[in-house]
Amino acid sequence: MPVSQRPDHRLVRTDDSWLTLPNPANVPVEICAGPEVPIESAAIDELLTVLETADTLRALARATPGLEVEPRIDRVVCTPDFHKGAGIPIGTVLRTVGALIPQAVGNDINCGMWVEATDLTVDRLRPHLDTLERRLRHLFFEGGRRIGLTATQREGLLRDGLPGLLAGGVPTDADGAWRQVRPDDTTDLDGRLHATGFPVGSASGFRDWITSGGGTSYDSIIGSIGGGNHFAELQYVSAIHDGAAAHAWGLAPGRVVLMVHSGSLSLGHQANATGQDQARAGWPHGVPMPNNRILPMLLDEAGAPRRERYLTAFANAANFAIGNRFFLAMMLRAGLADVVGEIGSRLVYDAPHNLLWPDDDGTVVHRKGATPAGGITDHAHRGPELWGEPVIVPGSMGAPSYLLRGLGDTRALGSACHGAGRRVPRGAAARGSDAELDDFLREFRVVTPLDHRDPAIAGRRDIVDAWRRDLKQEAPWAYKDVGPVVDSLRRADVARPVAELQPILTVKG
DNA sequence: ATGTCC
Repeated sequence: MPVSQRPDHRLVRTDDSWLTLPNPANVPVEICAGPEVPIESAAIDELLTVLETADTLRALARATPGLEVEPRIDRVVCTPDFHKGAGIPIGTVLRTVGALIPQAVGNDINCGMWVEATDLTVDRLRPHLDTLERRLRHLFFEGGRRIGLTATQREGLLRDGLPGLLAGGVPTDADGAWRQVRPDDTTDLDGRLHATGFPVGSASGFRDWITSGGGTSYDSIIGSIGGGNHFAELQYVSAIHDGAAAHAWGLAPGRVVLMVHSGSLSLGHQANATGQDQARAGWPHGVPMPNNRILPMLLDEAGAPRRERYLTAFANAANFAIGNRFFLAMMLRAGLADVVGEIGSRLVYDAPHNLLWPDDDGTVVHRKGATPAGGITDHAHRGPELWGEPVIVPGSMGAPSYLLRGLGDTRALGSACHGAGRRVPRGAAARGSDAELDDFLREFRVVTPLDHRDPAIAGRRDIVDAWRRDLKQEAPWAYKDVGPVVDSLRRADVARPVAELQPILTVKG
């Protein structure tokens, strides 16, 4: 069993909601998790490795004269879905002073959750699910996928997000499916990355993204979901825990909700690679590269041009992700409209969970697999945030998702979890039982690019086996129970549950 | 997380 149910002996429980991790670097590290949430030992190992970056920052500072502030890792918070990732655990919030760490955002820059509340009821939709399934397979995988962008649309999107894209005209494909775009769809959404707030580096720059190597260039198309745990899903409101907030967000029992989990596809990876290349190129002579291979960048004057290169690529990838999530939600909406007629819908929130949040006080909050959970006073000028920042916690495939309202808890660095958290590593999950997967697929609608019931496909054992391996990695049993995870947030006063959402149909990339 | 095609 890869997950220990016993508390890791290196962790010290402070109360019912929090653990601390004493460490040689003396960085304050706290983990928000109730006693019933399993904590992966490998994730603690990884976190201790990350803390060696505190030494890296000291070595960089010694080699860089004239710094105004002492660069350091100020504080680390882990969310209840915390688990081992690539270099830095997923579910890590890391606040720095005088430095930024590209890897603490992760590869999939501005991966996030889109939630939209419709005025359609699940009862009205149920009789049409077979038709809808066929329609969505067409929209996502046969027709609408890979909607080409003109050079103007592409540059507009990368520079300025959704408004930039639409300024270049609405993208169309042979289906003409994107008739669904309406200007008022974006009313509650900035649709672009906020100015980064760094002295240099802006959200409106544009990197030359021309990709080489013959692979698909995702900067010139829109409408792909991506792989792994990414999805586009139809759900319905199955329970309300906070009537006033739910009402304000347009959620009522039985209402259909659109949820999208997607990121910046290959763009984020390229931007992160740019960050690491720039950090390496600007590395001071005489400072050894760290063993943990985490390369921070100091926020000094001399590093400005290199930082700007990273932040421009970062902003382009982030803007792409927002525009792509908008399109994926629109494709769901278009499918619904095709089977039940026009429906009304309203954005609840677009919540990023892999991003940088610089502050005026010189600190930079890095979230990797953690979502902001600001309180009412933080953003009271915006509609949904009058009730606290919406926190979207997707369940694993087939499991319910939660909507919560953030309380702006400072101990948690205003952060909540972005899912239930993986329990079984990908490799082990892929080796799981076929029968269990088949049982699951019989009772749950999953739309994938491959229709395994198609007789032409069903005979191809190699193809179907590969498809099964991918799906098993995202099966419910590969993830922690979302209930105790969400309950940890509630008990810690990080966020309060507003509504529960039950899946109806999931589209997987 | 990323990619891919039957």
